[in-house]
Amino acid sequence: MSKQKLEYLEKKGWKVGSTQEFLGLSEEESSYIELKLKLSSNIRQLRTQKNLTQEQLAKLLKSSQSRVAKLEAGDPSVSIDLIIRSLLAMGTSNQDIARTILS
Amino acid sequence: MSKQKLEYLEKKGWKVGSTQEFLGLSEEESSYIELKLKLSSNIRQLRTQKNLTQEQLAKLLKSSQSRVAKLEAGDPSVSIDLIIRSLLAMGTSNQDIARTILS
DNA sequence: CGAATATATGTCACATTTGACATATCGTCA
DNA sequence: TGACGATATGTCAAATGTGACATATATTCG
Repeated sequence: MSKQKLEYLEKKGWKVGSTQEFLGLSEEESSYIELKLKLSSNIRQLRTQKNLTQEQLAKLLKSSQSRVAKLEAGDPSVSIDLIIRSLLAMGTSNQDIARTILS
Repeated sequence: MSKQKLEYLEKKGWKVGSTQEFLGLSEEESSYIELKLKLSSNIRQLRTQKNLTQEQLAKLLKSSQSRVAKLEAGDPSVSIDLIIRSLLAMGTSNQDIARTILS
């Protein structure tokens, strides 16, 4: 089972806890994915709250609509770095980020 | 003033608050650097707590001593991704990571 | 002091991430 | 239904991150 496949499954709503053993994920890997998904879904939440389209947000981030879509999906091709930079660009504080991770 | 220079200064103990205006940092940039430095110094803290050398930690992370040194220094060439993966590999939980960000 | 061990710094080939583009799919409204 | 705006997916060249190595500098201890 590839990492991409597994991140795909996660994205589709599988609970980490329930798939972890099945997929043979290490504690470390599942924590990493969990973190990424929490942060990326926070991006979508903020964007919709602000009534922005992905296109508009992309402009703000000096990126592209397609990358924003991947950002929000927690796509394997996006780094936590980019997710965090994007959150900060949207006015999120470090405290807010910590809260998201705790959520 | 380059980003590298500024991250260098930060590392050497400059307070973000005091240099921000001087260096012309945006809120976003300084938050990002602050986050990175908090997390990376946490790596050193954990490593020394466990009485590991950088060499030993490098082996655990399947990396090299020099990269561990850069990790701990918050070097501009290391990503938050790598820092977080390293923390997780050392047994840190997402909760612990959130706490570090809040600290 | 000098040897040994640990950490820092510089460099580079290779790997991964990125913005951009094309195109497909979805959702809504007439 | 079909047209339109929004979002998703696939691809790729360029940008950035990575492990590894060499080597410099600290630190510890006799």
